[in-house]
Amino acid sequence: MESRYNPAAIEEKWQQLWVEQGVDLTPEITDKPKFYALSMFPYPSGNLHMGHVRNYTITDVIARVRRMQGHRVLHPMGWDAFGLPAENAAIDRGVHPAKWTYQNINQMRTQLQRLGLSYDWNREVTTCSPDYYHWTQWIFLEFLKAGLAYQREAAVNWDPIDQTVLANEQVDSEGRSWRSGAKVERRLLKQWFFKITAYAEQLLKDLDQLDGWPERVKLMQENWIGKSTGAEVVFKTEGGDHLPVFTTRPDTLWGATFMVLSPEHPLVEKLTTPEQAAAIQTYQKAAAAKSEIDRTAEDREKTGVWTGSYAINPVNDAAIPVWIADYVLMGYGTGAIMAVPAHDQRDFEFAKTFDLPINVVVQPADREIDAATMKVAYADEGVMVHSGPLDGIPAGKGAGQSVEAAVKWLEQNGKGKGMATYRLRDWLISRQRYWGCPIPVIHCPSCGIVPVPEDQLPVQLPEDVEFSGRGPSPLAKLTDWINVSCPTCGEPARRETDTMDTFMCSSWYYLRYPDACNDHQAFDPAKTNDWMPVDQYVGGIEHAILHLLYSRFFTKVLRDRGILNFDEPFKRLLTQGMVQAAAYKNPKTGKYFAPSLLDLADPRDPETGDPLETVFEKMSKSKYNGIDPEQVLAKYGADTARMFILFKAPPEKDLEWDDADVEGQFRFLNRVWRLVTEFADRSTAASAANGALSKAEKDLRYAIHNAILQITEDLEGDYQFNTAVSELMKLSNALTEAPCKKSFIYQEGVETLVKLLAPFAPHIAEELWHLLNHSDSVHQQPWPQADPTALVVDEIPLVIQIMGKTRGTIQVPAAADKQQLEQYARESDLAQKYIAGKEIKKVIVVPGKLVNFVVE
RNA sequence: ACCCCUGUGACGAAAUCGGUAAACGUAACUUGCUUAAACCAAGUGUGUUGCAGGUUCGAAUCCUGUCAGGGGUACCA
Repeated sequence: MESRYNPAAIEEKWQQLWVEQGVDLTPEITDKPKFYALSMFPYPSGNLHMGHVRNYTITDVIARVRRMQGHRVLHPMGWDAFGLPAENAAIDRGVHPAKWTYQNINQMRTQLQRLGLSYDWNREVTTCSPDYYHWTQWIFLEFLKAGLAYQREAAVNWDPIDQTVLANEQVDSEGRSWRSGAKVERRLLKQWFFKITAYAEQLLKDLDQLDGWPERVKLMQENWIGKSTGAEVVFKTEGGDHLPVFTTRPDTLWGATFMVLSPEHPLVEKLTTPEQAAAIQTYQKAAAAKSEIDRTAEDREKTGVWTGSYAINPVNDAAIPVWIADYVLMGYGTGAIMAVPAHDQRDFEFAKTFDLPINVVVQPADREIDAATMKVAYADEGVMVHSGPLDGIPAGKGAGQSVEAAVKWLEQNGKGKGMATYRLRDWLISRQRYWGCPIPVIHCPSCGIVPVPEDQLPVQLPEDVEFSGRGPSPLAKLTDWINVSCPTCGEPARRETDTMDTFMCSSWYYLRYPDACNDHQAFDPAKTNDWMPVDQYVGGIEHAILHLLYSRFFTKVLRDRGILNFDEPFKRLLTQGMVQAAAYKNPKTGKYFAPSLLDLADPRDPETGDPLETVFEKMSKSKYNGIDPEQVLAKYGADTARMFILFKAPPEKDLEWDDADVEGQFRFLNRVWRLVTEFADRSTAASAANGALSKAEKDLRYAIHNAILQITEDLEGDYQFNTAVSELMKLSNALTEAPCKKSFIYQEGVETLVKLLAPFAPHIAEELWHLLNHSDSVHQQPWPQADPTALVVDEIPLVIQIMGKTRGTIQVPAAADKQQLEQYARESDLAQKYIAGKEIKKVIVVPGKLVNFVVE
């Protein structure tokens, strides 16, 4: 018999056997409760990194436990395989994106298989494969039919490095592209959009359904959707045009002293007087050149130009000047605002810069505000003044306060209505790149936009293309491919050359797994409705808005198309923390150094000799702190890597890589190995039960069933894998120390340990299970059940407190009631020492826990 | 500026409902095994839970303030 733990020998063996036996395939039996466990699928960059390992290990443990607990489990994997890196590889190295991508997929699949992840590989999906993108195109056409896909010319984010447009979600708060990091520019282009704003309210409201999501992710989505409630008020220009504005403070309408339009507002041209035309046009040009981020950056001086015209305030018929300024955005509200400088800081600054009038309409209780002397806008509570019908009403958004009264007045007088606006913008989904899913649309000079008929899908990506440089998409140059006849009228027409945002492909992949091989449908709704929603989704926090918001949107649209019967795709979400490692940084220069160049006992900058700072940061090439999973697997095996990752930190927290702790887990698995093999080696079988258990047996049995209870609890709810592993260690320690190694209880303990270990370290558990003379798989064993009778104890320690300070414990019968507990406590030597001669004012008894004496 | 999260031994962490703070593991040290070291085994030490108040018989846990680190949003009308 193998006497040493040798992961290299057993891991590969079991991985092969499991594939042969099909133990990880999804069962089709329907009498078991379903459980859909899903990790966010990776982009096939070619190399697995530790973040992936952590993500997939977590999901794998969840899937394995559920299987043992009697669920039919769907646990699939696939590839988010369209995207720019493949195209850049083609440009830089001359490899076709498809070849590069599929090579990477093969490499990464092998790496994943080495981790012992229990995937049903029969359901693998690859978004760049025509079998898959066929249905991405079909979904696009569904959106088109629903009126939720449209083309529009708009000022959009242009990434100058990747040479493509980007959605708002893909630009960070500093105006940089999520992928290339380049500062985005603003360009006026005709682009495809998805009308996600039509679902803003539902996307916001249904966050309430997501009890199993981290609060902070829900909060981030809530902020991103950015609902503001207020009113739409319709102003009129002197020429009689309607000029609606959105405001959250309709109550301050009587204090509006001017209006500001976005430079792109359609009425600007009409409102501009000949004298102002030159100034307005200059300003419009300057604004167009700036990105939205630049325009809205804070602490910029207010700029603007008067159009020369006036508008009529509908509440008092006052004529107020109409300005344009770039701080008003065409994409939000109506692209026009009424300015109330006395009560809005931005308007106040604008009024001060251009010497415009300020009218106070809210007065605070404790002082009097004077328009001439005020230094900042007043936005707090007070009482309405100079506001006609609102005079005397308390200012505020609550019931019976001024905003409510103003909305009521507007509606009664036909001057406006209550309304909500959202910060969320429509999703820009077209990209000027080759390696993406073609948009299945044909542009016909006479019929306009014509969808490619469903029987002609998929529109295949042409393979024979040239990648010359980072110019425009190579598709735009393929005249043979572009020129087609219109499917409706047969006249010459042109294909759409833009491809879809890759987030489109990943917004529905989880719907495909339940029916991944379907070649005549995206999926059979019956199968998808059966498996969905995903019971547990696991992935990185970086998708808190992007992928998770888009997927929720897709789900709701397909539900409204009658294809799906649920509202939300992901019932529970776990966002795992980053994997960090020590990096060595010169605090003066900010430069990082590879550990191989340094003496780690005293790290110094090799150039300057400065002492270096050791910091834990996300693994990256530029910081020289990456740990290659391949090397860890080669040295310790997958089971150790898994155990380390699970034990080192709770799943949502960042995890600091530490080689010493990896060693620690390897040692633990070695201890388990010895413990089990030594037991299996003993030829004398464990003695059977005869009569009552000894004290040692009872104690051991308690330890076994307590471990079952604790680990089972840790795997429910918050997924505390770190404490679950520590419970495994405690059980292992208890078995090592147990004086009753010949008892059948000891055998129960050893077998339970192996079963409890199975989801965490699947290979060693399987090997040990077989060494214990079992011929079936440990992964098909039922999850151990804690026996309540084993957890009953005769005596418990009772804490004695005096004035809330713990003084010690006494042993008391577990069955004692409150009165008896107090009695035991009073009589104990421990308490006597402190309460002798003192008056006891109060006694607090917490059954099963403590007795506290409050004395004089 | 606003919102959110996190501060516990040398380090990672654990502590249902407020009830023995530090389980479990790293690292360090001692001893045994060994020719020696590693491995392995036995053992040892580390604490006013970031800080200041408050509530309570009792606070890591609840409340107020404050400091530090991280994240999100940001002229959104």
